[in-house]
Amino acid sequence: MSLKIFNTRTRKKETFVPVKEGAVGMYVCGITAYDVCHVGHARAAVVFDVVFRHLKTRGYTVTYVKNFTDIDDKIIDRANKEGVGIGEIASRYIKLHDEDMASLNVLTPTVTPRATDHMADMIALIKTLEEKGIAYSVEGDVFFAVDRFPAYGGLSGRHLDEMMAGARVDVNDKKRNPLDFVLWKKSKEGEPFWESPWGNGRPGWHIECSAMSRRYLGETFDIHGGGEDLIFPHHENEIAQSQAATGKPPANYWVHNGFVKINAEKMSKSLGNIFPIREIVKQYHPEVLRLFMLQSHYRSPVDYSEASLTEARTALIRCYTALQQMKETRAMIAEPGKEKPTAGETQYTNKLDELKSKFDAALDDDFNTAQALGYVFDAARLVNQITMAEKKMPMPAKQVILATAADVFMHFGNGLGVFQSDPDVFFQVDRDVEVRKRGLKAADIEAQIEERQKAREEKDWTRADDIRQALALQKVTLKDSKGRTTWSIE
RNA sequence: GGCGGCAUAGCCAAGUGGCUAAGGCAGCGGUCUGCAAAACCGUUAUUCUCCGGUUCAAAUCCGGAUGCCGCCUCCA
Repeated sequence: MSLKIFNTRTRKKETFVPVKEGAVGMYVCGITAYDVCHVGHARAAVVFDVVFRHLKTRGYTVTYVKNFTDIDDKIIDRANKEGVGIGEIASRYIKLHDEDMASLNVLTPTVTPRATDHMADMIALIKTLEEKGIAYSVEGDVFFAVDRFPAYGGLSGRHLDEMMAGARVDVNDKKRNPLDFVLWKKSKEGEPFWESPWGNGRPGWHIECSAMSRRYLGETFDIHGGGEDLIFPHHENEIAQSQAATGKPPANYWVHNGFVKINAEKMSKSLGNIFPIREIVKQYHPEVLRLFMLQSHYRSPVDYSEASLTEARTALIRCYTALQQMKETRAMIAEPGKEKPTAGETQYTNKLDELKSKFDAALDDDFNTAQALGYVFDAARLVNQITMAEKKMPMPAKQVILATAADVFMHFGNGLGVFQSDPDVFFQVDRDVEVRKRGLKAADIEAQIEERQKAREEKDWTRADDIRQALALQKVTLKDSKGRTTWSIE
């Protein structure tokens, strides 16, 4: 089974063939560090995290580069507003970004370069373009001449003349063509600047990625990713810059993730519907957000809402319930596994192995996490059957099967970046979050449970049920098992 | 105006030419339980927005209609 990736450039699923056998170079556009990351950033991060994880699962040595834009108008604005330097703003939001990513089980990329550390690379690249007559400078600004690059528009499927008709382009007298874009921007009074052959200024946004990807991954690498909004102009311009300079396309596969909408509306500052990651994870266990996004294909839009997060939470609880059952059942079994599995056992282990293969095949097919999750839920059901329903199964046999199941779930979890928590810890965190969200007091709840327990021991079922009903009104659900009562929030 | 995408059950969502149209949530019936919860079993789309066409065969390909969405301006 070979890996297939949908390539934005060709708009087709293609069989993945890396430039260098066994290795993959991947570049993903990271954030501009001027504010906290929101749910949209979370999606892009999770999507490419899954790509990163799956490529590793498939045995590739992956060099994953995700940059930070730490010089930009928005950063300067913010720095001016707060009266601090741009370095302080960038460092602050990069730190918060890293925390948010860690909370979502997003693996740290191999290299996380900052634009301001690569000024020399950018200036050199612009110089090359200027020498080739593709870039031109006007009074300290340097522009890329789009009509000098015939392939311009190849990624986004646009033609220069058609774009002119749309005419929503930047008005700038210095440009020869309104679609020309800035490579180097002359600094205004009081703005941070770097020295260059064109005078003091700062790099344009697009050139950063061309310079950094080339620095770490070479002239042509395998995968370039980002949000779908970056297709035009950002990635189009990156291709133009890199290819005009080197004569080679910078990347072979262009991968773009779909957007997160909020209650069917576009997320935007004006609508006031921006959800920071750090706010969401106060309301839901971080893996809930992750599972929510993984349930849809990465190229489809997803609609963020309370209801969909709640659904994802219930689904995640389903998985963790199976994992907890598995853990407890295995802990009960002292005997070591039998050496020769019987036919009854191989029936289960074969099924588990099959689900594992199907899971990998789903991810091989353009990272189809939704389909892969289908197999995860099938496996969860199977685990529940083994731990609960198959009571007659001899313990050593269960031991063998559940060991296999544990391995399979470990594989699922590593591939998708979920199930990274111990089940007991997961339920504790989930309950803490819910209790806080609803303004409940754990101690009060536990006192009532204790009172109910006494009633139950006296077989005063009416009293016990009254207490349970009172708790149910507060969305507290009780679960009576041997010797103890546990509780959770509905 | 240009470019592109989407439309599958009550809701979310896979599936892109041929086995019974995944899975999750919600619902209903049952098993288990003092009763519950969870879990398990069964059940919920003769059909994939509509109309034509291609084909032995279409949710899947082609044409058209309708509706929704994104990009073209900073944006994951």
